[in-house]
Amino acid sequence: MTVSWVERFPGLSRLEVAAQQRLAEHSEIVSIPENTVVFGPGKSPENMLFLLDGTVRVQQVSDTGREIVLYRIHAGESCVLTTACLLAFEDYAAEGVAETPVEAAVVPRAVFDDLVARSPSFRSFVFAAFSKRITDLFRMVDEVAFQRVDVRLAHKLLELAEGQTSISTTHQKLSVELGTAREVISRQLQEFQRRGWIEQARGTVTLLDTDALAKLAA
Amino acid sequence: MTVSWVERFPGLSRLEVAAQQRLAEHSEIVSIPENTVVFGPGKSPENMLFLLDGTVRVQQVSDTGREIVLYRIHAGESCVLTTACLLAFEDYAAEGVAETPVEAAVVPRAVFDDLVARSPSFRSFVFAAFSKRITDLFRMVDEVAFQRVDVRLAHKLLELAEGQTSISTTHQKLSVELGTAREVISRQLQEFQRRGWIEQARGTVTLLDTDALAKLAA
DNA sequence: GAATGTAGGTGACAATGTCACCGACAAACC
DNA sequence: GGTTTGTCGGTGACATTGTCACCTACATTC
Repeated sequence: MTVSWVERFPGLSRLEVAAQQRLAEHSEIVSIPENTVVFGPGKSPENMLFLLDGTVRVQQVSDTGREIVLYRIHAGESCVLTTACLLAFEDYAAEGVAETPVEAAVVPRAVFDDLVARSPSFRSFVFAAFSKRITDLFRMVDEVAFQRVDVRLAHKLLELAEGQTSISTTHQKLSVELGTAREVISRQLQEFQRRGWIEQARGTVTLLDTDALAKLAA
Repeated sequence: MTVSWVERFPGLSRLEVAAQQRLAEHSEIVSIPENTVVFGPGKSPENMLFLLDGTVRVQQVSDTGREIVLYRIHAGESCVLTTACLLAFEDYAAEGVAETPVEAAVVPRAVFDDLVARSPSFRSFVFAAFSKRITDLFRMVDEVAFQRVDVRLAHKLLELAEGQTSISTTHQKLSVELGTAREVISRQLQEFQRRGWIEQARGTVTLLDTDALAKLAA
């Protein structure tokens, strides 16, 4: 086995050589098909995942039946914290779903713990990941509590478009992104359309005036 | 110096003796007066705090001017994560305020890092703290996004009462607890009063029917 | 007693959430 | 072909929550 995925992994490439080898030797690459539930109620894995390709969406289902997307784990990031949390506090109602086909390196818990002990740079990788997640969640609370829906929707549309002009999604999915109701999204999109900022078709939204959307989002 | 605060600290009492000594030797006890800003924009400390007595309230000020209490750090817990986060991502608008007079042990960052490396039980203390915080924030997002204000207010009143029947607080402060507006709290409290569940006076709320409040909160 | 600041009340209105429907479209099936 | 079924999106009525502008009451200070 060559030094493998570890040296191509953004946060780990500057790791001590010994730690890199240990990771490479004690990990296994897995392929996960789209829409697989990676973790969730009743499915807390004993291992840590490092995403090599694809994205995992972490969302929460409220007991009222409504859902909200909390964040996404992208290639180059790790599920460590989420899995660690859900291991520690069993009863929790958040789940991770592979949003695309996913390639990931599986690292056993013991190896993970050992690396935290031995490698300062692995430690800072892990703590940085935790910190980023916590500040993201702070931001999330702020948005949900204080931001207007139209502003958040404009922001989300630009984010999902990723520079393209067309987005394949449904009103229902957008409502879960923002943790609101489908009807609210439908009305907001109608308003955006009325203003000539977007165009709609069944299952797609086309951005016509990204500047206007960006201005509203700011 | 005796083995000091460390063995009285819930999460650390089972620590290896060497680690306990190291903590005790390289820490310093400080007293912080009520209402001091412990950390916040423009005040990110280089050290980790372990709370021996008192509570620190962590809250966020939105750019809309509204505020929300994110969580509290109680005696026996540590500020590690929050400070770590705010160190890593400078620009953030959360702050920690001593809600009561606070006694805390100050541990330098380097000692902290060293202990994470050397002591397995210190590691699990730290990771458990991170995990609890993240699951709490998940819960927070859920509440803010999906729970009704009356339910959340009933819950908060019972929480703040701590078994007593009288709470010293203002409508303004309660609104910051829930991240809503003062007027909303005023109206809800009036409704609770109309139903005979509480009684109000300037600066205090008295719980008359905790069962009814608990039933609503559930 | 007057001035000041804080606590709380009120009504009108805007924004958002909820509910109960509806029709349009697309895939699957007969 | 026609029918059924499920998803997608639209709509109006209404409840809840947020915003704004203003008010009164109380306590402190001068």
